[in-house]
Amino acid sequence: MIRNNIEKTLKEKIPDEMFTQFRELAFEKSFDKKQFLAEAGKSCKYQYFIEQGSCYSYYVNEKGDKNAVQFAVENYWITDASSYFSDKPAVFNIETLEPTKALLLNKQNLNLLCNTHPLFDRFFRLLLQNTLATLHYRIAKTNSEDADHRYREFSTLYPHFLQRIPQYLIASYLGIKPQSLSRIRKKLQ
Amino acid sequence: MIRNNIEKTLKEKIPDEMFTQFRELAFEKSFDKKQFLAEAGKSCKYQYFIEQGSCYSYYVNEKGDKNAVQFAVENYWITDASSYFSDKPAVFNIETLEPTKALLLNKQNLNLLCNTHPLFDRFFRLLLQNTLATLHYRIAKTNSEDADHRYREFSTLYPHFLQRIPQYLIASYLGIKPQSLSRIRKKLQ
DNA sequence: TTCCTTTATTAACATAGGTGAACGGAATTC
DNA sequence: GAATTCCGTTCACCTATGTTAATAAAGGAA
Repeated sequence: MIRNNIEKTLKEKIPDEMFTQFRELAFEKSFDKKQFLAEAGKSCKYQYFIEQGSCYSYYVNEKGDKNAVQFAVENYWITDASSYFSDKPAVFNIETLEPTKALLLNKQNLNLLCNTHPLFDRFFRLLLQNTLATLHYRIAKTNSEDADHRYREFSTLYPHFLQRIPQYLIASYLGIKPQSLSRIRKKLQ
Repeated sequence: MIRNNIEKTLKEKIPDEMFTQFRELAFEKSFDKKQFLAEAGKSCKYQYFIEQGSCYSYYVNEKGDKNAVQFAVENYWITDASSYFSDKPAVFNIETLEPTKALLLNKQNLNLLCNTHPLFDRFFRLLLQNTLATLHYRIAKTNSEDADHRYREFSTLYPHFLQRIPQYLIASYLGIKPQSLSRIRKKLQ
């Protein structure tokens, strides 16, 4: 699965030994439901590739509201970027929604991979670039479209999330309250 | 100025010849007010470092509303990431707000720099990572705080923008209408 | 099973922010 | 420098979304 993810992002096949090296440096770990992969205030040491299960990152503001920032199911990467890359305390929590199996890549091993294989370097750069493009677009949409529009776009872009992610989290991802999402969904059918 | 920007991001001094190489590969260009550095639908060939003046990137939705995504004044980098990095048509326009002087770096020269100097590689990776962290945080805030709070945070984080960027653009950056920003500003004094 | 907690829905009411219009002052254009 | 367009402000009114509360269904724990 991870091999497929790398090759799809790179748009080319990778040699077997390159893949073997990856598997030696990325550890597999299992988590129960509601376990934390990262906690705000603490250091987030890993970049996670989800093999099974699902999780989400969220921000808790001063008022104590949880705000979903990203969802990750099978074949998604997730981390707290500012903590992982810059060794600052994490801004977000990352919490599993189900029992989850993930590959953990720490920064030292990331560097090892990037230094041995230009293709790894390119892969992780692409990951960053793709995420960046997605976020820019999401900001623009969040600021310019109403909740109804945003929900419909979300449903088209991520139909697989609709099945697995609780609605109150989708609502917070969209920047609205669960009651408002209910209202919108009712109007749509 | 650009040298300072690179060293500040890297948190270390760079050798003279490295800087010389950069200046040979990044072209300086001047723009009038209201000129486009990138246009939605077209390819965005450059990453721009603003030496003088200011510009902003914005998204135009189906209704024709302009939505400011990023501002850039002196010492800021700006580009349409998905177009520049992945050779897709640009999603955003980038337009000058004043007569502007910028350094233009195309992708070929970016690669040249990164391949000759690991420090350049690191610098541009850091740029990406920092932008990513900022955007994640901005999404979380946009979704969880009201306009008043967002405006006050914007004023604290970017006081220099308040002087130079027209209010109707700041409003659209914050996801509200100019009238609402006026209302908020009035309430604040 | 039974109990308890979490999630989704609905409704009545409250409010932040949108809309359209009008006005004055800058800034641009000719 | 007169004419015109653009920008910021204000106002009255409107609408989308928030709030509070009640209910029911679903899911976990014992």
